[in-house]
Amino acid sequence: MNIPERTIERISQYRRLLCDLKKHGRKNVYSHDLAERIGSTATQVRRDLMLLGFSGNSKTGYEISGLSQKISELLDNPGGEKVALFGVGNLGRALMPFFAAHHQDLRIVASFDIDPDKFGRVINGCRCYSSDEMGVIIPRESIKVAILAVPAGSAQSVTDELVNAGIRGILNFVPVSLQVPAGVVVENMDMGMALEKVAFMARQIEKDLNCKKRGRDKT
Amino acid sequence: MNIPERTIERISQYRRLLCDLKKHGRKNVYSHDLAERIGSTATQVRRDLMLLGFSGNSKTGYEISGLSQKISELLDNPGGEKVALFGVGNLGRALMPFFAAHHQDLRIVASFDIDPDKFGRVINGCRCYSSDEMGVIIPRESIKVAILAVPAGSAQSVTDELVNAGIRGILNFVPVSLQVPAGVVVENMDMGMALEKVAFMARQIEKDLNCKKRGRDKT
DNA sequence: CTCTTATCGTGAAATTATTCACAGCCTAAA
DNA sequence: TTTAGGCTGTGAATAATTTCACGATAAGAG
Repeated sequence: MNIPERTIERISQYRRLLCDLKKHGRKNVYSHDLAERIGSTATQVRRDLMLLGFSGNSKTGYEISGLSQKISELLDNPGGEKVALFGVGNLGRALMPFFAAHHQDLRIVASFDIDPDKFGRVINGCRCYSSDEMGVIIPRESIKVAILAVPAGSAQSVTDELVNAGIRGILNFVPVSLQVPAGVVVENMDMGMALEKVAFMARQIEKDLNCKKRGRDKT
Repeated sequence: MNIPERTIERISQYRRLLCDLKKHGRKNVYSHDLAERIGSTATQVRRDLMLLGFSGNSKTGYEISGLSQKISELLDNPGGEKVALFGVGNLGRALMPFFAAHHQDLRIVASFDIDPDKFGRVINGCRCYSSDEMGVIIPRESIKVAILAVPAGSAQSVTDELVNAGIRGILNFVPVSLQVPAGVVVENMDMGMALEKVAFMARQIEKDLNCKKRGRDKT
């Protein structure tokens, strides 16, 4: 049972949506309803849920709480997942309350920085350690997942230490392509790339519309 | 000449890499070199550059400054692209210096919030306005691209106003699926999804390795 | 009871993205 | 001059992903 990466992404989105719906008192949901809300198609939703191994029925669609639970069984670590944050700068400090608010399953339990002023301080409910201590603390707490938000210049060297310390998954906010050995996963949150892309695509669409319009005018 | 979205993303990454290489005094680069650095394949790089319409040669590979320029011609708006930031909270304030440092072509020229304490203040070199003013300022400055970093509850309503005001591309940091009319592009920076995914994949890989190991042991 | 309607589940087709395979080119060495 | 080696450009093959198309199911209307 191997679920493609794209499907994993959508499943995470489905769960968020399902939580919202649950809060609004909804008990059931149709594939086309989910699809519309995440900008996909009903077929796609049904196929994803098929891969997940969850069945609905033709009259009421999918049962929300059962589906949420099934998704949690797939995505969540039993007992929660500890996360370490590297780089307690502007971005790092902004991320802490964000994840605290939206994800109780993913807990940032330690942060690391090279600024001695921060050592020992508790920032956003999370103790900040010296980067030198990661080799001790990460194995001790058996932390497997890290968020990287350090300056570009030190991203690779921190990554190397981090992998040594036992980290297996990195959410990378630094606009640098990290080199990691096999067995370690990197997910890039490339904000610069995303902004360039969205600007490009907005221009592109505008251009296409103009072309079509002009095309119509001529005809 | 229609370039697929995936290729656009990689092209943006190539450019960043090329700038680094240029700073290090490199003049030329081979496809396999670029590929290694972004974790792709030489063939993929060559095909991307082919779509871009840039040629190298068999002895020296690709000429870095020429290629950078070609990429800029594709991705950049002549005269730069003005960007507006919505939501000057922790995240919003962290994003301003980030983009200022990494992207001179994409300039955040205005920010908006609903907190009256912030109106009129200049934060990170950027004036903060009341959200009520977006209908005036966005058309006046002909801003087409927006970064959305508001609380989840107001994301959709701000989006609606924003589209009304003439925004055509939105980089969305809010964990909510935005509904927009045709002709408007949304790019989701779904940090929660990304963290869930990286945690899942890290566990997955570990599991796979164990399976393989056990498989070997038995054989 | 039968018909209509709305939905799910899924094999198969279509589409999109990536990789293979190799011709062609250039340079340096023999 | 010839040969070998390393690289680019790209048609064709392959793989991944999405969409189509349709049978199955259930429930309400007539």
